Amino acid sequence: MIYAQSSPGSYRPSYIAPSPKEGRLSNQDLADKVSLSPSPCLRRVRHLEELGVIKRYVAILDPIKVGVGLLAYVSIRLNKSNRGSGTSYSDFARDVQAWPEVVECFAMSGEMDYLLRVQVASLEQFSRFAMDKLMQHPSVVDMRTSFAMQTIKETTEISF
Amino acid sequence: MIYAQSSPGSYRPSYIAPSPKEGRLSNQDLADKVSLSPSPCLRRVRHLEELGVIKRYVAILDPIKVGVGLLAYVSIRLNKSNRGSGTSYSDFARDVQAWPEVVECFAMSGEMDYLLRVQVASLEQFSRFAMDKLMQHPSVVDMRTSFAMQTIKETTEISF
DNA sequence: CGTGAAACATTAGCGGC
DNA sequence: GCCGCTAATGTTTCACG
Repeated sequence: MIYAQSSPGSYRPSYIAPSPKEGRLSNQDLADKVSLSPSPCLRRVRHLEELGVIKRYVAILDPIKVGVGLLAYVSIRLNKSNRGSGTSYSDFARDVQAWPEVVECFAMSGEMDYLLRVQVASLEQFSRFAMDKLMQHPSVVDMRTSFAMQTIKETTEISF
Repeated sequence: MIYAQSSPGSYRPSYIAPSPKEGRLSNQDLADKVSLSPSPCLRRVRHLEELGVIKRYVAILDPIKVGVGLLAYVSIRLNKSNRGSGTSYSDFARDVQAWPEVVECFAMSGEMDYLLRVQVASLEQFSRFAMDKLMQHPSVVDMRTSFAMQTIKETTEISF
């Protein structure tokens, strides 16, 4: 996590440190790290939460241990016939929210329209998802899947 | 976050709830949610941490507010000439760790070898990254980039 | 921003099912 | 084995200087 400075209008970090419990640091420990006493430290954190700089706090689970060891990226092209009405795009966007297999979905530049990150237990479960949900969807006209065979790097840190 | 059941060997959740502060719930509140007293509740959480089911706790920041509002996915193909020695793959994997712009990197099935998730401030910063780091790299022979134009869904939740 | 005090939470040890 | 109690210690969160 990033501990923001007080400099108004800037969220450049004054201190960066990755560690398993960073997101659950006590306000007291955080105050020590940034050399501040607990009360202004808490006020700053609350402020960042209110501004939406901090969106939420989460626990990161091991996908394998939790039973979703297969990661796929799926590129999708949508039906353009009714582009004027905009239905394809919004229909698909709405339906994606309801599919738990899809953890991320972006509208992308390039040949494909959407990129989906799909997290499932097995190839079998992936194929059920692809056949029953994706390919059944009226807006989907093309689909290309790649599977992650190895994780080289995976972080939530932002550090420049 | 997922609160695991006591059933040995299974991490199927007994309770799922997304909310900004889930990852910072006090042990007391968590205990209430799962109808347990604080001490066994804490013991279970510690156990999940030791097993590695919970890998870490993080704060999720707003990429725009924190100055990395441009998201790109880059597919990369590596030099196969020295595949026998395995150098390309491991060299690239090592170097990726040092680039802060790359937040995720997977070895993928399909036409491309690696997929990179790149998070930067601007097109200009992206092009510096691509020119100076990616294309300069001796292992990289081909590269295809797509930019995220809109975020449809983005979650860290696992829920089946 | 920091201090202090009340309310609240964490955590180890122990007895019981 | 796993639960819940208790009690000491530590933390959060105010109002106020």
